[in-house]
Amino acid sequence: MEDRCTITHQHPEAVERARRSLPGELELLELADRFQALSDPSRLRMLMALTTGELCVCDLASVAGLSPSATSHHLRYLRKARLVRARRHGNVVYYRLACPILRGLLEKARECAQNELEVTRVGK
Amino acid sequence: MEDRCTITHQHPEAVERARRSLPGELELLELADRFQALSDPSRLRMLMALTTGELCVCDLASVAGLSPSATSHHLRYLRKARLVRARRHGNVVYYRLACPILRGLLEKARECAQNELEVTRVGK
DNA sequence: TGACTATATGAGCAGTTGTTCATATACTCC
DNA sequence: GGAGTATATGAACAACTGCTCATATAGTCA
Repeated sequence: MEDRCTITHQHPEAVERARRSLPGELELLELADRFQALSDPSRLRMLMALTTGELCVCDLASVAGLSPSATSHHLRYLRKARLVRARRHGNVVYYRLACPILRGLLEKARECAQNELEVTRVGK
Repeated sequence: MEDRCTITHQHPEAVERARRSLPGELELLELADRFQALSDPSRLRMLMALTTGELCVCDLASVAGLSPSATSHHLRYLRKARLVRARRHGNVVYYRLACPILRGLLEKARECAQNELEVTRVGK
């Protein structure tokens, strides 16, 4: 049994249109990385907490319900994905969202999810 | 060495404010699931392709550069995350975005990523 | 019906993720 | 300097991801 479509392009013009709409490889990987950073409940909690303003690692650990170590690992992840920035003040490191658009993005995602949750509650 | 902040609340009022801003557990998990679905380059390609309109599995496989089997697995994933819906017409199954807000979300994410890519390119 | 096509699904496997524990670093205060 | 605190990092491990291969399902057409 051939595991390949015999007709590679079922709808060639639609495929071509779709292909043109895709971003470049670099932007795509950047996007996937960012979404991956957003895909863990603990990291999501931390980011949403940061939409209310700057917080130190200790605060974030408390909000997310994690150990300082786990929190720090997550923060490194978020730093690498360039979603947060750090600022050291003496002993304490404060984190903030790297980009103001992020707040809007999270807001939009919540809107979308709430919408979907409601639709399924009503019954498709 | 204690792996716990001795002062659990470095900034109690900020922690309290942050905590109040968090969504409920259910919404949070729904959000994380959705972001996870968006966190794979292949799935991202598929979803962005779908912003241009309905496509069948064959088309999506072609756009994403995947085997039909892998494509189908990804689509199941996306269906479970309620990001796409399917419609069968004869032998062929057509997929579309489940929610129009999704298109805006993807647009916003691209905007955010492009912005960041540019900032880092300029230097800062 | 039977041959064929498009799609879906389960098992299995290599690679990745999120956590904990132990330890390192950076800073403050004495 | 040395003790103490906040944060960071590396190793290790169980759980999960995304792929392929084999097979199942659902439809078409003769």
